[in-house]
Amino acid sequence: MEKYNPSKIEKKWQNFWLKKGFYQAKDFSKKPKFYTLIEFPYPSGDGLHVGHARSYSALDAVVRKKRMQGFNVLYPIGWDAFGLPAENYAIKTGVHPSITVKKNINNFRRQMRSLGLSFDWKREVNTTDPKYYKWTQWIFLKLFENGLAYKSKMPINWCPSCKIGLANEEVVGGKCERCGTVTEQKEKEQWMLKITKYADRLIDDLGNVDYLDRIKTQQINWIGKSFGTEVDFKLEQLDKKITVFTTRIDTIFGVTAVVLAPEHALVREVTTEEKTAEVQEYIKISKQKSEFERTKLEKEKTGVFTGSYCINPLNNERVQIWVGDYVVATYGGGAVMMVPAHDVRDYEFAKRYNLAIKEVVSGNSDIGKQAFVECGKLINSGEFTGLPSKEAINKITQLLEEKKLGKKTIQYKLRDWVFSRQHYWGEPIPIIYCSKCGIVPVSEKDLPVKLPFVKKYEPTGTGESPLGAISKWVNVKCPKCKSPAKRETDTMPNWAGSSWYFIRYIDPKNSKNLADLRKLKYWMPVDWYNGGMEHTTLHLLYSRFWHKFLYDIGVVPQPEPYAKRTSHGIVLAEDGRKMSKSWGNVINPDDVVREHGADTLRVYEMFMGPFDQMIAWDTKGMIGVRRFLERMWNLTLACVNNKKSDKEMLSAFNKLVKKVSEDLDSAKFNTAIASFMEFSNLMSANQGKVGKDIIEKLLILFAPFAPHITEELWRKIGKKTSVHLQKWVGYSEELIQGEKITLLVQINSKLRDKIEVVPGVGQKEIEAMVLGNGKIKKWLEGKEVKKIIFVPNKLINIVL
RNA sequence: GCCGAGGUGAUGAAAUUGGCAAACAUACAGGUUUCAAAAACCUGCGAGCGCAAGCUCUUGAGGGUUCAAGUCCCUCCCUCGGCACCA
Repeated sequence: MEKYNPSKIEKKWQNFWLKKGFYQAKDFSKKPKFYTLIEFPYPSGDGLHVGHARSYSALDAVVRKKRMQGFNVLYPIGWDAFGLPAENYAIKTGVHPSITVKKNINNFRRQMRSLGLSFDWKREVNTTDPKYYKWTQWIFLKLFENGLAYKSKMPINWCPSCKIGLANEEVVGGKCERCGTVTEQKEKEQWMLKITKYADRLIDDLGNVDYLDRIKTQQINWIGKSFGTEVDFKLEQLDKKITVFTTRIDTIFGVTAVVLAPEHALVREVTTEEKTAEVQEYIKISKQKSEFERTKLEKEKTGVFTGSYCINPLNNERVQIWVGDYVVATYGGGAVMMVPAHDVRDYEFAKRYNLAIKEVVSGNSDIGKQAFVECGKLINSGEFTGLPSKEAINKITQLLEEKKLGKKTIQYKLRDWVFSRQHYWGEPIPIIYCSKCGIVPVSEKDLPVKLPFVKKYEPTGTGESPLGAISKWVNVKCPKCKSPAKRETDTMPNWAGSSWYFIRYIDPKNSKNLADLRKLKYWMPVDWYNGGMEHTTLHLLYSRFWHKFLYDIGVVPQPEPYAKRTSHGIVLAEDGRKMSKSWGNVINPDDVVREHGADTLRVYEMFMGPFDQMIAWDTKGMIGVRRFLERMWNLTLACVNNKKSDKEMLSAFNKLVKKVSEDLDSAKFNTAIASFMEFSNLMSANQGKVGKDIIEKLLILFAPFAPHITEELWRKIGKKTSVHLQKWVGYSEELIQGEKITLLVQINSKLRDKIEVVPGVGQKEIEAMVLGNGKIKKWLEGKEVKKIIFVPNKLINIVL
């Protein structure tokens, strides 16, 4: 008998499938559509990671089954190819990023094909292709047109030694990733996108999609919506006020100070003359602290008294005004009312500076020792004394609103999206600065604004993007008045191209639109999107935001892009660490394919553990899968000449069909594979009892997981058309049940015996069988039967 | 600190959602085959007692609900992921 030899068969079938175009999705097909999306990779020089292979093959199994079930499947692939590694490589070697990227893409494509992934290669997209990023820029213009893109001074991470702005990912532990210098914050005018305008809808619409719960909660926490009250504290000396935000207005009688962030606009004005030097020194020091230090020093709350006072609007007490850098400048107006008795941070601050601690909510803790932060009954609170916190919050807010001293309000942790990067290898932001007309958008007909090809990619040293040095490209005429003007030299962040790529797959060649609306109506939304947990709060949120915006301007037909989102766990190296070249522990899928074949790699990656769980590679475990495939090969060829399968095997097989079908739909790939193994063990013990009927169906059932070996065997048993074009296998509940079931017999909930019965027997009959049974009798002797629990077709429990 | 996910054999893990704990796989041990090795195949494999039939114990710790708990409830410990002075 011929032996299983993956290297001999895999390439052959891959070429065959590609040539026949088996996996191309058809627009407007009458079949129901099923759009499955995996996160398109950044084509790094390291090639495909086994982690990519894991999620791609698992979803590949899902879509292969869907096709067999009669769905018109779209399973596309593309390249998220803008990014720093290519730019850094270009700085080092002078090789243009587009050349590096092209080379890497070719390698990725070869690797993916060698795994037999059933992507629709006709729909490939590449974010660095001007025909693609033309539309990324177009979306930016629309955002600008609709007031959702604006310029603002924002700090960037600055390496004083490299003289370059750094992305957050390039700052490791407060230091520049390349040279180790401590980074600084530098203010720079940057483009911002108003994602905060969509905060509510981004939360609310989570109710209409099927995402894993932890993905939903992570997004909700990230957006961080909280309900509270804004209160005005009038200044004692000036005719101005400080507005603070609080979620606990019920504690306002306990205010002993108001604390401003160092960046707060009123700091200068409220500082008295004799305090000016001290306050300015404090602000200077806190500015010098990098973001990193600020969070490291979390526990140390410092501040300085400004010398002036404001008035508590409820009890007209004089309240000291302080400056403290524990107050977040960008949240709630950058000012807080300090209630030491009922806030942990304020408590610490008050202790440090000997400020009064006034208890206004009674609770079970000792205010002398720590703050009481829960709700309770109000005390020492004038007319509100005695009210429970919740009620007091409403009443006090109402009063403030009547007196026009405050109002109910909502705050979010979510900030607007900093959209500028000072790098070369990204989409140019399509904006022109004219000294007369100001900010002028590039007109749509002039898109794309192409990246200029240059010889040098070094940063300019001024904090501007390398594009700033290319005067030929920078200097243009104003589209409005034709006078000399300059291009925006910042580029877009990596997240731009990936925020809408799933739309482009639907109509990748369209030169008039992002995508044709009719096609979008057919294909959207994505039915199943799988990706990494690390993208939950950035990519996933950004792309939902863009999609909602595109929906609002009528470009896409639905408000939510993804109907379902799951996530896969990272694949670690055998030593339990992350795979990394420097550790020397990287598993290269090419090596695995060469040695054991793509099917072994695919099946092993599905079998290794629960799909959503982080898991370490185990070469030994993979060899077990190789052995299993060989067993399947041998058993198929051994059994196919048997005429008929026996009933017991048919029942087991029907069970398998049910299990595999359900597990695929719920991403339980590991148990699906385990069931195949179990069945193969059963087959091997009952070789004479498995016939051609089962073998044929088994190959179809297994085809989504191991497409090559099943295709080869399918032909070997004499079939003329591909196994992947067969109809999915159904199962019958009746056959599953079989003729006999095992019923458990328990005495006092302890298993004492098992009996074989026909399905559906009643309690009386079982009781008769059991109570007379010799095995059981000895347990009953001298005891009284108190109760009998009977679960049909499952167990009988006799309680003594 | 807060939010989320977990804690089951030597190891990766199963457990129809309250009904046989440890499926499947790896590792290990013994055997068949072989001049030998590898491969393949067979047997065993949570712990304890026992010649055996069998019995008892066992899912991070402790308590509870139930005829029945890995699964539900309470208290606590530990690991991982996210957020982190957001008032």
